[in-house]
Amino acid sequence: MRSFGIYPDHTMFPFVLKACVFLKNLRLGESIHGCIIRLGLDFDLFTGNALLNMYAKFQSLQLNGGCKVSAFNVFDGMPKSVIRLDSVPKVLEMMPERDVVSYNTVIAGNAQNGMYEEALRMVREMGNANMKPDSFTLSSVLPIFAEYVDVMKGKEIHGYAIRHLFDSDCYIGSSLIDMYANCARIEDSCHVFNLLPTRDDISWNSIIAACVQNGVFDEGLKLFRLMLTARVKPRDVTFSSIMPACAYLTTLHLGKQLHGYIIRGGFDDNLFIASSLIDMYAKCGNIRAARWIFDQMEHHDMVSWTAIIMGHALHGHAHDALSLFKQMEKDGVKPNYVSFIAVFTACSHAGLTDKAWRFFNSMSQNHGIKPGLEHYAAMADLLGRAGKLNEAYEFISSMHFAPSGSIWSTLLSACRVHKNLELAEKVAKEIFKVDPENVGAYVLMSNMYAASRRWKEAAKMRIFMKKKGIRKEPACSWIEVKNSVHTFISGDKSHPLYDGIFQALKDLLEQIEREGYIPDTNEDFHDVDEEQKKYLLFSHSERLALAFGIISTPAGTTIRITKNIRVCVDCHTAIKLISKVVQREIIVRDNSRFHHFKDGVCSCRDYW
DNA sequence: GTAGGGTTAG
Repeated sequence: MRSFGIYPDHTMFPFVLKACVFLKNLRLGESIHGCIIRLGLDFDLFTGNALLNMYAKFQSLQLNGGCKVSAFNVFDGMPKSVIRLDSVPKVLEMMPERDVVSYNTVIAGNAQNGMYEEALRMVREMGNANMKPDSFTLSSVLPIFAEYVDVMKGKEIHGYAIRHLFDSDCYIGSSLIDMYANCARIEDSCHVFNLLPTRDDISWNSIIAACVQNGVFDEGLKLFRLMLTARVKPRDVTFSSIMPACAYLTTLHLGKQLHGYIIRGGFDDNLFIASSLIDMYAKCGNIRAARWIFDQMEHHDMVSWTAIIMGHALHGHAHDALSLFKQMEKDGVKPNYVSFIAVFTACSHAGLTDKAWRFFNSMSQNHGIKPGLEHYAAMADLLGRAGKLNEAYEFISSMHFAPSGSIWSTLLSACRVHKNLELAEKVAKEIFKVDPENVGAYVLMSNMYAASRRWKEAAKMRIFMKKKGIRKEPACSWIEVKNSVHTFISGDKSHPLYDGIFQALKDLLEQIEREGYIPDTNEDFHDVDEEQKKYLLFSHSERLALAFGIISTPAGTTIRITKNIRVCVDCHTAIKLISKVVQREIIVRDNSRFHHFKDGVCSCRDYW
C-alpha cells in the first residue's frame, strides 16, 4: 500500500499493531511506532491505546522470562535491555486524551505483571478522572483480590458488578469463580457459576479448577462430564485442572482415559499437563509410567522435576529421588519450597537422617529458602521414623514459630511406632494445648495405653472423645476393578460378594499360616481374647479389598489398593506372604507412601 | 483499541 504512495490513516494502525502482538515481534512494533510518530498519528486515541496494549503485552513476555522489574514507573534504575519496554508510561504521558480503554489497558498490563498496587492506584486515578470502572476493569481487578485472598474486597467488587449489571458477564463470572475459590469459598464459586446465563470454555475451566483446588473432587469430575455433555471442547487448562482429582482419588482408569484425550488432542507437550500426568501416575501406583512421561519430555521445569522427585520419594526410591534432585541442580533449575519437601520425603522413607540434615541446612544457606511449617514437619517426621525421638522433640521445640498440632502429631505417631509411652504423654499434652479437638491424638494415646494393657487410661481417652463429640474417621480401603471403585471399611460385610470374599480370606489365611504366618495382635487394642483378635485383624479394610481383588481379577494381575490411614503391621506381614502364595504384585498406597509387595517382600523393607 | 481459567506440597 505504501509502495503505491497511499498513506495510512488513523484507522489502520490499531490492526497493524495487533498483528505485531500476535507475531510477538517487538522490533516490528517499534518501527511501526516510528511510522506513527512520523505521520503525526500518535495523538490519535485509538492508535495510542493500541500502542499501550502492545507495549504492555511485550512487558508480559519479558517478565515471564524471569525478572520482575517494574517497567511502568521505573526508568532510571532499569537494565538497558528492558528500557525499550518502558514505553507504556511514556505513551500514556504523551496522550492528549485518555478514555476508559486507556486506563483498562494499563490496569490490565500492571495486573498481569504482578504490579498489583500500581494497578489499583490506576483504578483510583481513573475514578479521579471521572471515568467509571466497567466490566473490563473489574475482570482485571478481581484476580488481584484472588491473589491477596481478600474475600471482603472481592465481594465489594461483586456487589459493584451486580449494581451495574455486569454480573452476567462471562469474563467477570470466571474471575469471580476463581476469586471465591482462592478464598476457600467454593459454595460461592458454584453459586456464581450456576447463575451465569452463558458459559464458555473458560467458565467451565474455572469452576472445575475451583472444585479440584478445594478438594471437592467428585464435583469436579461431575462438572467435567457435564462440560463434555454440553459440547464444550476441553482445552489444555481443563486437563491440568482435572488431573489432580484422579491423582488424589487414585482413579487410574480415569487418569488413563484423560491421558488418551490429551494425546489425541495434541496436548501432551504441555508442561502443566505433563507435570500433572507424572503426579497422577505416581500417585496411582504406576511410578514407571510417571518416569516414562518425565523421560519423554523435552524440557523440564521446576514443577515437573519436583513432581517426579516426589513420585519416587512416595514409592520409597530414595536413591532415584536424590539423584534426580542432583540432576535438576546440574541442569540449572532452581528448587523451590515444594522441591525440598519432596527431598525430605525421600530421605524420610529411607531413614536417611544425615543426608536430610545436610539438605535442611543447605536449603536456607545455599538456596535462600526459609524453612516453613511443612519442612519442619517433614524433618520431624523423618527423625521420628528413624527412632531419634528426643532429637525430634528438641527440633520441634527449637522452631522459630509456635509448633502446630499437626507437627506434634508426626512425633506422636513415631512414639507409637517406637513404643515410647513416656514421651508420647509429653507430646500429647502439647497437642491438646494447641488443638484440644485433635482426634488422631486421642485415638493414638488410647491405642498406646491399650498396648501396654493400661485399659483404664485407654478408656479415659475414648470417653474424652465421646464427651467432646469428636469421632475418628473409620479405616477405609478401596480398589478399582473393571473401571469401578469398591470401598471397604473394617469389618464391612455389606459388599454384594461378601461370601466369596470371606471364603477367600479363610483360604488365604490357611495358605499363609503354612508359610509361617503368626497373627501379630500387638496393634489390636480391643480388650478381647486372642481368637477374637485374629478375627478382627482378618477383617481389616485392606484385607477385604485385597481378597476382593484376588477373586475378581485374572491370575497374575497387579492389584492396587488405597488406604486412608497407615497400613497396620499385621496386615503388612500378611500381605507380604499373600503376594508370595498368590504370585501377584500387590501395591498398597497408605496415607504416606506406597508399598510394593512381591514374592514375600515389600519395597519399604519394613521401614515405614 | 481493553478483560477471565492451569501443574508439584507430612
